[in-house]
Amino acid sequence: MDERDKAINDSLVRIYSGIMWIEENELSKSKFNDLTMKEMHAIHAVTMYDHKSASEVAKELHLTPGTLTATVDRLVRKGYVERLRSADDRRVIRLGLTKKGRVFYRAHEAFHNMMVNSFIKDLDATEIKTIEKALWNLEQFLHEHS
Amino acid sequence: MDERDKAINDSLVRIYSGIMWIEENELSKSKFNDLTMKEMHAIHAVTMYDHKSASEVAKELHLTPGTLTATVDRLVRKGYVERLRSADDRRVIRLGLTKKGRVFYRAHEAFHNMMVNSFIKDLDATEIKTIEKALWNLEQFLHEHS
DNA sequence: TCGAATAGTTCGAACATCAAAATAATAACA
DNA sequence: TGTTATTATTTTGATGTTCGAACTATTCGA
Repeated sequence: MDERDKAINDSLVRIYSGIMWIEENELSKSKFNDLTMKEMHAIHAVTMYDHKSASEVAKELHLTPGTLTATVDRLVRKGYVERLRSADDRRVIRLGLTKKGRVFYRAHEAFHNMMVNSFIKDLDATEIKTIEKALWNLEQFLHEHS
Repeated sequence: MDERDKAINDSLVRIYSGIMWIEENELSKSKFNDLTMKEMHAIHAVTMYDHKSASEVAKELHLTPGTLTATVDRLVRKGYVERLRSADDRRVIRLGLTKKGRVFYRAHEAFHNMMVNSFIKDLDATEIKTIEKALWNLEQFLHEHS
């Protein structure tokens, strides 16, 4: 790995941990400061209106069923998520966001918008294409290694 | 946020969680499967030969002193890290990697190399410049918001 | 209809985290 | 120099995070 590659790697590592930290920070300063990062990701996985089953959400988050139960318990207690018993298959629990959950979802979405805008500001169409190519490369790599 | 920005955002989110998952996966399949992601990050922060103090490492990881103590306890027990009492200021604990810790560090580094190579494969010098610009943008954003 | 499969919950153990109190060593200053 | 303040780390108690395995309820298949 030459100097340039090392610099890119270091930048990626800084960005990775920077994003984690800044999201945590924004969260703690907002009115949603009763949420942890993990809970935030869970709310994002539940999505706005899909009413996915508990299993589907667990799979998406790479969590075991038991862990998801515990997470949902907390999010229900805090008022962000609700459990909806499925009518056609009564084993299935479908998950949805409460009004409070949806307010948070949109706030979090807005933050992501800001971040993306910063990421690609000052870039012209050709440059954006390059970014897309690189991101696609990285997604391919992740896909191949899973 | 238009379609294109949304696609980039979604890609970033997928990459973010993809990296987390793939690193966890590689870890569990390797001979270092007694390590968690958090412990892995801690070992990375300790670095190869710097012998940073506990406070410095805690700050880098955004952890409270107490949490770092607990983490180091575990890493010492598992044989990756050692505590070195500082000679000039006996309050200070300096942290270092054991031989086992350094072997892991290099293995993890190699994985990152692979990832970066995938990221920038097929890109010419101009395109790499664009990537560097975008990464710099993102780092600026993170810097401004902290 | 009865056994197998599926969806989710419960339980016990280890890890992760923080805030606040405690301990130990050094620095500051009177 | 001796006392006080500051700094570095550890300890403690509480809550959250995670897994695997055992358990419950429901549906599917033969």
